Amino acid sequence: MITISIKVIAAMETQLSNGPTCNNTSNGPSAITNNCSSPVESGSIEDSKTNLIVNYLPQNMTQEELKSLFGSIGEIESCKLVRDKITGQSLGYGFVNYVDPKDAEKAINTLNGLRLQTKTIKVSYARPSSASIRDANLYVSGLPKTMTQKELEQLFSQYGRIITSRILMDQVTGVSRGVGFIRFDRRVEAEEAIKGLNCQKPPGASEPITVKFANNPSQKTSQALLSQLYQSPNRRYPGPLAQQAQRFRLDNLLNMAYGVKRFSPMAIDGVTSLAGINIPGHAGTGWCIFVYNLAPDADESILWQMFGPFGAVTNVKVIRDFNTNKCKGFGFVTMTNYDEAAVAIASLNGYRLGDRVLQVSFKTNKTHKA
DNA sequence: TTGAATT
Repeated sequence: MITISIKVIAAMETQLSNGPTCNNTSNGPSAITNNCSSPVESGSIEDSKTNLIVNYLPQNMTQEELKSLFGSIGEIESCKLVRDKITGQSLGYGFVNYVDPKDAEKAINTLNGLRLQTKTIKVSYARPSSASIRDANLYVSGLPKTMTQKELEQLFSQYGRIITSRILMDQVTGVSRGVGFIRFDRRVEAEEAIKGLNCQKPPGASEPITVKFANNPSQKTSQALLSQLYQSPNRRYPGPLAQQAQRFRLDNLLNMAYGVKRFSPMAIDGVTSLAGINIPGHAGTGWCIFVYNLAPDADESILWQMFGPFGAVTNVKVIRDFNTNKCKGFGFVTMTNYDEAAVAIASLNGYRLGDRVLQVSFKTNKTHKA
C-alpha cells in the first residue's frame, strides 16, 4: 500500500541494524511487545511512550518542518531528523519526543498515514531499545601488547554480537597501546562482558584486563586541552637549576672533546635485554623517571621546564584523576640518555617546588599491591 | 608514595 523508496528502506535498516533483527518492518506498538524477542527490550516499554519514530518523510523535509508539523499536536521535548553523516541529506526518517505521552499517542492517531507530497508518513513509537542499543561500547585496557584485534574479538564474542572493535596503536611504532574498544550490539551484552572479563586475565596473559563502559565521544575539558599546549618543551627557566644543567652539558662537551670515557649503563643494555633482565626505569625508548609530590594543579609544562634543561626529554606525564583532572601527586618523565637522566635526578631530587619537596628517582616496579 | 591510555 505504501511505496517505499530504496533510500527509506536503507534508512530503516540502518536503524534496525543497531538492535536485534526483527523480521517485520513494523514499528508499531505491536512490534515492541511481541516481535522483538530480546529479553532486555520487553521490559522498557515505558521509555517509548513519548518518543516517536517518523518514517517515509519527504526527502526535502527539514527538521524545522518536522518539528513544526508535530509541534501542532503538543509540546515537543526534542526532535531529530536523521541525516547522512557525510552528505547531510535526509535519510527520510526522524524522531519526535513529546513532553506528554498523551500527545505522542495523539500524534500517532492523527499524523500516521498523513500524505506529504508523494509520501505517506508513518508515525509510531520508537523502539524502546535505544537505551539498550546505545551505551554498549566498552573501553578495554591492560591488554597484552601482543593481542591482535581478532584475538580481542574472539575474547569478547562469547558475550554477544560485536559491532566494531579496535586496538589503539602507538602512532610512531605501530605497537599496541594495550587499550581498545569493543562495541556490542546491545548494552546487556556489554554488561555481561564486563562481568565476565573485567579484572580477568585473557588466556595466556600475565596481567588482568580492565573492561568498562567507554566514555562518550572524547571531549576533553578545556583545562586538559590547555595543558596540551605545553607539550612542547619550554626551556626558559633561569636560576641555579638551569645553570647546573648547562654546566653539566658543558662538562659533557668537554669530556667528548678530551676523549674522557664516561661510564654509562647504556653500554650494557644490549646484553641485559637479551638476557631478559629489566633495568629499572629503562623502558626501551628511554629512561623513565618517577616524580613524586607534585601539586594537584601541576601540569606537564612544569615537568618540561624542570627536566628539559638537563637534556633530551621525550615524554612527560602528569598522572591525573580521571574525574577531577587533578594531579594525583606524581608523574613521569622519559629521558633519552642515562647520564642526563642521572644528573637530572641528582639535581631535582629534594628540589623545592612551591611549598613541596619533590622526590625524584628512576621509576621502579613498585606497586602497593601485596 | 611508581601509569594512563577514550577510536
